Amino acid sequence: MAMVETSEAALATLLNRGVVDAVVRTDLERMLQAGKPLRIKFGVDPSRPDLHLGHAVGFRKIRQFQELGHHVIIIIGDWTARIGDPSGRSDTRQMLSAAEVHANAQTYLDQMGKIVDVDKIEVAWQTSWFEDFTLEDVVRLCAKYTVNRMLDRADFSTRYGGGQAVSVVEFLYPLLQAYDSVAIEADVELGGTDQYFNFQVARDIMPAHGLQPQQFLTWPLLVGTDGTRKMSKSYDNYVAITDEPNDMYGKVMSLSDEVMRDYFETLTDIPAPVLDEMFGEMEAERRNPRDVKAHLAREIVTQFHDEASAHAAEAEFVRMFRQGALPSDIPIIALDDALRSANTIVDALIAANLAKSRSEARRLVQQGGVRLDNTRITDTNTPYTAQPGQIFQVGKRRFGEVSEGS
RNA sequence: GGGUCGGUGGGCGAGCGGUCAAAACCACCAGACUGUAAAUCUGGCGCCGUAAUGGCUACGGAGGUUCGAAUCCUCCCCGGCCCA
Repeated sequence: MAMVETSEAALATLLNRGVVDAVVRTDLERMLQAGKPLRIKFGVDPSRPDLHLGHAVGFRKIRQFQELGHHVIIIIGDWTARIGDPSGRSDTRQMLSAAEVHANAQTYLDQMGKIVDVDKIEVAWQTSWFEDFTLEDVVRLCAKYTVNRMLDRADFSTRYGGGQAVSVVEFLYPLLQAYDSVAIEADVELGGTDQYFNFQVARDIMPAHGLQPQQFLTWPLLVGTDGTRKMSKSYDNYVAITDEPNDMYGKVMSLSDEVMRDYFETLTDIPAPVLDEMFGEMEAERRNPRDVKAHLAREIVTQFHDEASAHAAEAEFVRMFRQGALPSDIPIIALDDALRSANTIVDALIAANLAKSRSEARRLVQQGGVRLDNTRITDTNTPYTAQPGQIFQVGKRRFGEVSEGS
């Protein structure tokens, strides 16, 4: 049996840093101190495999459990993914084919592998216990829970009270998810704070199956780069786990200052006292917030890539945005027939794919956003002759160098 | 099945016969500034095009009324709510 770490310091970090709730805290503590590997459950939704830093917050917590020697079991929600979204959004989900779910799950694990040791993880497919579920099983499961309890969930009660539809299926979802805990005999479940209710349902149901109720731990939902809404692909305020170093660095730099601290706490291992000092200096205006953010950006890029890439990304960022210099790596614009036949700057922007329509190209030029060989062009009728080596700049971030190559 | 309210630009949502390519807000793009791709400020944000108060296509779909429709009428499709 593997060794399990039980030191006070390690447990304190585990239970406090980047944690919203630990339920039931004292029980969980006792179990962690007992020195036996616990069965840690983490459910994965395989319908959306595009992961961002918000997910990474959870992965880091999962890794902490791994490092202490606990056994992590990932449940691929391949079955519940099909019965619809529980959170009341009306758009019904598309049914995914088994192959799609499989592919998504693999992508998910690959990305997760940047943080968690996936080799040590047990992967459990929900279908393996739900495919043989009978109507009788479903009814029995439902019998263990009450509508009253379901309505405890804020989302349900507000909608119900406000005369809005609450589908019966939505009641089923937490029950099925709770049953997962029964199926794998979870000791502890981990997830975002939005999962609180579902985890609680599992606690309620487990004793009826002869199990101890699971404990659980929730982490905060990371705020996105806009500084207000939670990080999500649909708000386009996310930093993807798979983003390239330069992109990742830049996106972190575009964070609102107010959320920096949250990022440090949930996405880095920098000890709290060090953070306190850093932010103290910043508030006393002895330290530039920009540099604090740069530190954060370096930390994050290092985690998902490596230290060298982080430094390179930083150097690049300084060049481009602080010094206004050209990037070191400029995309190539093919010197093709379309570009050759361009007679004005507007034609050229279209041919070079730097503008979607002539109207847009015009706008960019008129607003002073276009430079050719570092000379600003403001007249839309400026004649243009294609030549290799020309450098286009559109806005602050889009560049292109004309080249004979394919 | 009956009733009722609605379907408008990337989002939300105003407009309810001409002055509407369509308010406001958000998102997005550009410029200025800066401590950064932050904040703030300015401009832009259907397409084609200009010296332009120019042209074209658009307000769920198809027809119609009108000199003129996102706005009125008919039918159809889709959604919310209420009653059965």
